[in-house]
Amino acid sequence: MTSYKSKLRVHYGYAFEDALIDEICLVAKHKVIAAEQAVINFEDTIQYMPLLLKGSIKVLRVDEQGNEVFLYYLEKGDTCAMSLTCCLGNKKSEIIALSEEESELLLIPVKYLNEWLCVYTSWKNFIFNSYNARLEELLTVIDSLAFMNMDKRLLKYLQDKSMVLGTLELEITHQNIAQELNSSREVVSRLLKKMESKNIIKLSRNKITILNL
DNA sequence: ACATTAAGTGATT
DNA sequence: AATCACTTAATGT
Repeated sequence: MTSYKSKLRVHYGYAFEDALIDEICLVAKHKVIAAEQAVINFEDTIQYMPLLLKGSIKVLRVDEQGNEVFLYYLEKGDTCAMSLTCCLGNKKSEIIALSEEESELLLIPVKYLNEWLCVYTSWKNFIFNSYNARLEELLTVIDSLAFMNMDKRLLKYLQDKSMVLGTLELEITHQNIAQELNSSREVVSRLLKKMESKNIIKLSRNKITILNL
């Protein structure tokens, strides 16, 4: 039997009934993504809906000038709400997605999305909940953008990253962070410095160590 | 020792 | 908070 079926059970079993899990295994493509790979590029046409089995995917909003804003992480048990809108509307992707670590996912061809909505209640609930969770998440992003709460955004960024990668040692430059938050290096450096003086983090070159969040 | 790149800082808008 | 101009520190060759 398929090797990923058990993983599917572990991470999605709470949501999906057995029959659905069986069906997913029949039609899904299994894919392993190396660290630091683009999973979805801007204006890609999405033909599959992903279910994450292992690792994490970072989702960013970008514009034509290459400005980007970090939106959220996808983790095991998640799916991408963006892919749903894209798939159902047959639109091009408004976001980009990157793997930060080696990740594993199942790709479900678009055509099943609709079918399953009618057949499986658990699927309908899952989709609905995913949408909901993502929308909530985006609202908090909007809040912090609207009120220019860089300090809170930065804190959340570090928390998320540490959580998702399962480490307190983040290897990243201030410049990089600034890019993802669409801010400037100096601002990020200054805020980090403040956090360091409060013993929240420890700074070193190319590295931020988290002490107490 | 030197060049390169990351990070720190003050002033200005 | 962003930008500029400049300094200082860390790291690779």
